[in-house]
Amino acid sequence: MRLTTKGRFAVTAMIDLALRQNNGPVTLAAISQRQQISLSYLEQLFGKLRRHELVESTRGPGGGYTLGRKASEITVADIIVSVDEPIDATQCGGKENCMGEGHRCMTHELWAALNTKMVDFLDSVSLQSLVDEQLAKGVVVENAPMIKRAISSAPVVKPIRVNAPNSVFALGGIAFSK
Amino acid sequence: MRLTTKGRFAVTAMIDLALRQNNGPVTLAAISQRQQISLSYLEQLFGKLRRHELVESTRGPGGGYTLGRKASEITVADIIVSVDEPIDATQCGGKENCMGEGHRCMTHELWAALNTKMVDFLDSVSLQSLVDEQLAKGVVVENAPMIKRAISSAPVVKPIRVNAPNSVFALGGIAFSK
DNA sequence: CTATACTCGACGAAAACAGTCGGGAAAGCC
DNA sequence: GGCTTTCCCGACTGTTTTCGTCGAGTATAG
Repeated sequence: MRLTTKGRFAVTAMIDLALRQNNGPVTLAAISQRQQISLSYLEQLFGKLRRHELVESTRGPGGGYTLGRKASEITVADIIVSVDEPIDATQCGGKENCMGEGHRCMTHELWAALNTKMVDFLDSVSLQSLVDEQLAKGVVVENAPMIKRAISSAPVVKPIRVNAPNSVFALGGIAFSK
Repeated sequence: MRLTTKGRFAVTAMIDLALRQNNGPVTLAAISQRQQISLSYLEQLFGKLRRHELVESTRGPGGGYTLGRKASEITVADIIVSVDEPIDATQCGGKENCMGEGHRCMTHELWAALNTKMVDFLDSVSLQSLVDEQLAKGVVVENAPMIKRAISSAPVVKPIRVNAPNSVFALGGIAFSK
């Protein structure tokens, strides 16, 4: 289990998707614009997510991606292992007795244990919980067709434009300073 | 917060150190042999750990490293951020309003939140707890008190081939099958 | 038929990672 | 003082990963 910006992108994109998929399939182009991730890179990531059945795709006009199962049944760990692939955490690569005498290296047991803890933790965080967190923070999803406004007594929706139509940022050229 | 083999090496080395430091300072050479991590690489890592005051160094014969504070007061997060350095997790690089309208990008808040969870978790795991775990698993710390030269009866020193051209798993280095 | 959107593979620059090397510098011991 | 041990540090190198581009292709709706 490795944790890099790659996994971050994937988690971010998945949240964006989860936030909006009840409007129907969400296109990568839309996610790309909202989250400032290059389209091609998203394609790579979603290819892996799809092969791990975390998302489903619909082709053609009006198509896009939807979650492969309920957001509450997708964990952060699912997403990260999908895009970061295999990773044999233990350095001795193979199995047992990586140091001569029948006792395997301490590192083996050790990192396996820590790794397990990490995975357990990330596995305890569901996509749904992250979505809820975002909603609680006031992120507004534009043009939700159905209800969702159960809490109309809540403070009036701040007109945050999540996606300014023709906003200024250059689409092609955005390179992150690192 | 990034999680790679680099951090793993650091954590592993710190546990080795914590396990044995009551015999006096522990040399990198010893850690290198026990944990199969290259000496030069350890030097790099411990340079960082020292600058973050997680360890203290003693030069000269009989010298080595000791913990900068009690193992129970060092967390895995401490170690990892020490060696993995800066990492601005948010892709917008700078501060606020990375998207025009005064509201910062969702990614910013989002990953910051997830990141916080991660750090909180890793911060809840103390070096001491990992040490205890190792001891509980029966890891034997050979008590070689002072004498260093007189260990002619010591287990055979394996000829570590740092650079084995053909082997899949180089011993001195770390080779991942991927 | 055409526009939309996913699918796939190859390619490539830049960074990070993993490790090496060689020269120093402090500290203890003879 | 000289010698050894050990940390200290910067520069260097090769591989992998990250991030992204490009182009061709397939399925689908209208």
